[in-house]
Amino acid sequence: MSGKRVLVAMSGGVDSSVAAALLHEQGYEVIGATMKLFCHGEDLPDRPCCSLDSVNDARRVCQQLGVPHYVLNLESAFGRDVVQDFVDEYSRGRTPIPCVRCNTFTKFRDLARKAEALECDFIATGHYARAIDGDLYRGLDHAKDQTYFLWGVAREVVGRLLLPVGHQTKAETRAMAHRLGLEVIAEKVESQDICFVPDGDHVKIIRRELGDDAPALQRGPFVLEDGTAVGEHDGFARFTIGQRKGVPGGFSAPMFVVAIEPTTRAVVLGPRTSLLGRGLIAKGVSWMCAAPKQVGDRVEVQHRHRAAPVSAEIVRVDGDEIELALDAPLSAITPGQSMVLYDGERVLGGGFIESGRKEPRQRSLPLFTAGAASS
RNA sequence: UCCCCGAUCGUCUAAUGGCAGGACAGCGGCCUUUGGAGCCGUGAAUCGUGGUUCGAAUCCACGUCGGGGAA
Repeated sequence: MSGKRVLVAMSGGVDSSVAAALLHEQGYEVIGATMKLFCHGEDLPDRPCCSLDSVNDARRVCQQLGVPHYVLNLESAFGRDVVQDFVDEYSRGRTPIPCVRCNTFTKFRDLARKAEALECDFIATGHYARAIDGDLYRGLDHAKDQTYFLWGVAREVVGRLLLPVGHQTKAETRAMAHRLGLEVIAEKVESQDICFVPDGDHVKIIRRELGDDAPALQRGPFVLEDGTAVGEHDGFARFTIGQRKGVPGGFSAPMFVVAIEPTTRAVVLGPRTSLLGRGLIAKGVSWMCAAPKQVGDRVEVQHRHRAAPVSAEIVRVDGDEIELALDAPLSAITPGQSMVLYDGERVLGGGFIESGRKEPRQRSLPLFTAGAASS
């Protein structure tokens, strides 16, 4: 019996419910908290409002465990930190990653403050990741690993983080839900899509926030890399780098979005090979490891969810901006998305991709080059 | 007004008298706590009307539409 108090973020889903139940079973003093982050209002006539179902599911689990349950209203902060950024990024021709901002700001900053107010020793969630001795590691079940979305969590918070389900597989979590008597939520479907976009139509949110006449939603040209116009699109906010869906047909090979130019509203198309890059520049870099990495250090970088990491060398660090030279080319290095740095299983840190480069920049100019000597 | 060239899935195209095929887009599924990608599956066309022929996208006539040319 540890007697330590822990605030568990409970979404009403399987993972966080099992996390709460496990901690309760292990003797922690569990307090459940469900965050109210947004309100769909009349957008979702078939549901009450504001994911009440989730709140009720979480409350039911807490009742079953015999622990207190709070509902925290974080709508305004979430709207500012996540939703507003989401539409701003799209309007700049970039592709936002709201789940990272939600974790960084809402779940592990705002919620962490609530935990302090409630005099909790720990904060817990149902993420598939492992917090060990102040460092964050990939979830044991690599297929469900969620560290890609967690790089922005402050190291100070990682130190008092409990992630019970990160040490097991999803199948084990479901089995455990049954064993713990959480039948209601044991077989709930996986959450997917952006939580605050009800029907997967993110354009609807942009329209609601920016209006119908937002440039990102206006018609614009599809152009090839040489500038040839090949059609029109209904708004560059509908596209992201590497996207194939929605680009015009009629080419001998699949064509992908290789660039978005907000000033001309052009969506640039090119073949698969045009997506490859050997350099990556990121901003807003945050280090999770004890000692930030330096120029010349080697890391592994993951540039999108479920992509295999590639090894790279840090070639430049300017404040919170970093540049990497990649050992192997990455496809579709997309401004706005996350790049996460790893040392094997351990998360070193991450940042928001600013741009990619075709060729890597060298750390320093070599004193002699073979090319100069031979010509 | 005349002459020439052309017209095939949504798009680009293949089949020159013998089962209209492919690519891309679309749609469905799998995958996925962002957006995408990927994988599997699937619907979709011979400009019209006649004629020749055992058989027409293909040859012929007329028409329609598009491009070019002509006092």
